[in-house]
Amino acid sequence: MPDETAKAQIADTKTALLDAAGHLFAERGVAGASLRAITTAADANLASVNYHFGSKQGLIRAVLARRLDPLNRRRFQLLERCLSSGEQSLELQDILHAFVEPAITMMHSQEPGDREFVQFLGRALADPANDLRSLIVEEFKEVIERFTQALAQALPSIPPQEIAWRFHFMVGAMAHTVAAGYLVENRLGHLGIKDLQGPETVTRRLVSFLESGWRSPASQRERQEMVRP
Amino acid sequence: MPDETAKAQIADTKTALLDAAGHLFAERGVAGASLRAITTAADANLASVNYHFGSKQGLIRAVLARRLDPLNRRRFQLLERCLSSGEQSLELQDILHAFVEPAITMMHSQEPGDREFVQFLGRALADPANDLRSLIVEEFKEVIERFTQALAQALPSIPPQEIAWRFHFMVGAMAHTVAAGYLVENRLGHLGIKDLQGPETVTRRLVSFLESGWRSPASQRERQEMVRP
DNA sequence: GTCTATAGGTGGATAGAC
DNA sequence: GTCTATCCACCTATAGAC
Repeated sequence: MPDETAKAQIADTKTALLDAAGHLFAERGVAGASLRAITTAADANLASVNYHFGSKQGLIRAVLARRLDPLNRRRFQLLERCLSSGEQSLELQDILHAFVEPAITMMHSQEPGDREFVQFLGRALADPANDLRSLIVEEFKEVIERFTQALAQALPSIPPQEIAWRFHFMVGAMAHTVAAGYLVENRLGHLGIKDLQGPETVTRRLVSFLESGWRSPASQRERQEMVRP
Repeated sequence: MPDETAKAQIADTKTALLDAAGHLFAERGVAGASLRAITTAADANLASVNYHFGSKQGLIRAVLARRLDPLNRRRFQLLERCLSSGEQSLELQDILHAFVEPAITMMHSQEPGDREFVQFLGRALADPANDLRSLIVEEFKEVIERFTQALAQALPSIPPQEIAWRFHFMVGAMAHTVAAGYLVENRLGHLGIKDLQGPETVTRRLVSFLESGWRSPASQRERQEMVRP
C-alpha cells in the first residue's frame, strides 16, 4: 500500500519537525531557533516547515498545542474529580494539586520532549513576543476561569481581587519551577544534599507552600468591602 | 567651557541609548530589539552603540547594571536594618519585605524607565540566551546567599533543601509579578473591581502570601533527617 | 565623537523542477 | 511531498571621512 507509506512519511516528517522545534525552542527560544537549524536537526528540507505548517508561526502554534492541550485536559480531569468527590467540602489542597501536578510530572517525565516542553512553556509566559504570549493566554483562559472559580468557592473569605493576585503569584511560582527547577536540583547536588527527587516530592513541596499562602488571611478592610454592594 | 558641553554631549548620548535600549528590551526582548531600532529611538547614530559600549552585549550589560545594582543595594540595606534591629528575634516578614519591596516599588515607579526595567528583569530570568542568564545569575549570587542565610536563621525548623525550593518559588512569584503584574491590574479593571492600587498594597499582598508559604511546616521525615549527622 | 557607507552574515519565505 | 536555488529584508560590526 503506497498510500500507507506515504502517510507514514508525512507523519514522520511532521513529527520530526515538531520534535526538533520543541527541542530548539526550549534551548534557544523561539527567536533564537531558526528554520534552518530546525530543519537540519529534523533531517528535513528547509521548505518543509512552510509546506506542513504554513509558516514559522504555524509551527510554533503546533508545538504548543501538541503538549499543552493534553496537559490542560489532565488539569480539568483532576479538578472535576475533586469537585465531584466531596460534594460538600471543596478541598483546597486538591484544587492546587490539580493545577500543579500535571506540569511538575511532565517536568520529570522520562520522555525528553516533555521536559523540554514545560521548560519552554514556563519561559514563554514571560516572552515579550506578542504573538506567542497571546497564544498562551488564549490557551489558558479556560484554565484561569475554572480554577479561579473553584478557589473562590473553597476560600469564601478571600475577596476577588486577592484571589486574582494570589493566582498570579501561584502561576509565577509554578512557571519558574518548571522553567528553571533544574537549577535548584543542581545546586542541591553541588551542596552534597541528597534531595528526595521525583515529581511527587517537588509537587508536595510546591502544593504545601501554595496552600499555606492561599490560607493567609485577607486584610480586614477588604473583607469588609466584600459584603457591601 | 567646551570641555563641559562635550562631556554633557557624551552623557546625553549614552543616557539616551540606555533609555531607548531599556525601553525596547522590555518591549521586544533582547533579541528582538535591533541596534538600528535602538539608535533610531535614541536619535543617535548606528555606530554610537559600538563606540560607547563596545558591542550590543556591552549595552545589555550596562542596561542591566544601571538599575539592578541600586535595586540590590536597597535589598541589602533593608536586610541589614532588620538584622540589626531586633537582635534576638529575626522577623520573617521583614526579611521577605526586604527582598520583595524594592522590586515592587520599582514596578510602580513614576519614572517609566524603572517600570520597564523590572519587567525586562523578570523576563530575563527565564530568557534562554545563556549570556544574559549568566549575567543575571552573577548579579544575584550574593542576594541568594545572604537572603537564604537569613531565612534559614529565621526558620530553624526548615531543612536546607526545603529552603532552597521555597526560595525558588518565591523568586518565581516575584519575577512573574513584576514582569506581568499589569495583566492582573488590567483584568481587575475590566471586571469593574476598584483595587487598592499602589506598591504598598501589592507588596503587602505578596509578602503576606509568601510569609504563610514559608511558615508551612516541613514534612516530619525531613525534619528528622536534619538533626542526624 | 559623529556619521555615512558598506562589509559579511543570517533570517523567513517562495518558485519551480522533480 | 521533497528539494534546490534564490529573493530580499534585516542584522551586527567596522572602516574611514568629517
